[in-house]
Amino acid sequence: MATIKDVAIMANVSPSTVSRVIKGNTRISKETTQKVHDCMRALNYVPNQMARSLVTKRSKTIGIIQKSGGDSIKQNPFLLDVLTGIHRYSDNHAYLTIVTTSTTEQELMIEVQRLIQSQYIEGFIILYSRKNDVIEQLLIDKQCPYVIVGKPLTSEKTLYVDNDNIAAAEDLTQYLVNKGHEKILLLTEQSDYEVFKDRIKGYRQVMFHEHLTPHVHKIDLDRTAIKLSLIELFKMHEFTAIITTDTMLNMMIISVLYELNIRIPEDIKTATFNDSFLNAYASPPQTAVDVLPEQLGQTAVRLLTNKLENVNRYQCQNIIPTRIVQRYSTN
DNA sequence: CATGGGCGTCTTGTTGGCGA
DNA sequence: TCGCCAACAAGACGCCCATG
Repeated sequence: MATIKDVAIMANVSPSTVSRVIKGNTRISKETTQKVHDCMRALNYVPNQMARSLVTKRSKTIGIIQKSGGDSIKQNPFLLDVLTGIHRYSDNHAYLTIVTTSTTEQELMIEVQRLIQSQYIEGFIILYSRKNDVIEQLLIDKQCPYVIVGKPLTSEKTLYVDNDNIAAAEDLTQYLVNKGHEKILLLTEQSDYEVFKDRIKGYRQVMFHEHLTPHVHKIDLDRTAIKLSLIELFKMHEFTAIITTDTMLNMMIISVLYELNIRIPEDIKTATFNDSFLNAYASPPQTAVDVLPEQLGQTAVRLLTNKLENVNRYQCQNIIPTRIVQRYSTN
């Protein structure tokens, strides 16, 4: 890897001159500036961020904390789309990102502690929200700047970006009710994340408002468990539609329904949240609520970098709109 | 001989001050 | 006006010397 010294030697100037050219200092002549730029290109020179941070006291590095868990969480397209938004904004503003990869809660805690101790991470983005989260408390205790992608719970000052998940769930439930469905089942995963609580709340509100009986069932992300649960649920009720609170769960549900010879949309309608390519290419294509994950990611970085740089460059919209993408599964 | 403390050097990039 | 020197940042590492 070429250093500023290598560029200086090649350009026949001192390292400080190269540094000033990089910083766009006007006191360097046009000829020298051009020469230095040519040499940087020829050597594929990229400034060493570690060395730069020694002087500037800034690493321009953001830590992304995702939920602990296995592949079904890490490979969730919603998460990948949020990360795409984060990386897109970070790249454009010369920020680097580090994403946690821990599988268990305990590992995640240790991983985040290490990131804080390294003193190299300027701020964090937490890609979930839930009550009494130890990771968020750790960031508060260590006075690390952070942004939540989800509902703020700890203080009014918490920086966050979120969808109105209650309203989104109301919209989706109402959409099915308007299509004549009265027996709608809501399936959600076993967890205490705020996003799912809000989606259940929105569903319940519409069901109560329409004088219909809500059916909320929490389910493990395990094929056998899902199959047994569905068999039991279908014995007791004749559901005509199922809403799932996340696409990954929905994928498992439609696969199990296929195995049980229950046809979509002929026998039952299905709809879910967090639209992605998976819903478009599912068999049959799934109706889903698009929560604009890339916009969530971009806004999260924007909020964080604005805080880190003590600027109020842009007016940030904290609530990202949602829309229902209608597909064959609810025809 | 093993251990530990203290000091110097090195890493890379930035910047104030100064000479040409 | 231009470009260089030297100091500086935080931490790793090596070397030397004193102590037990």
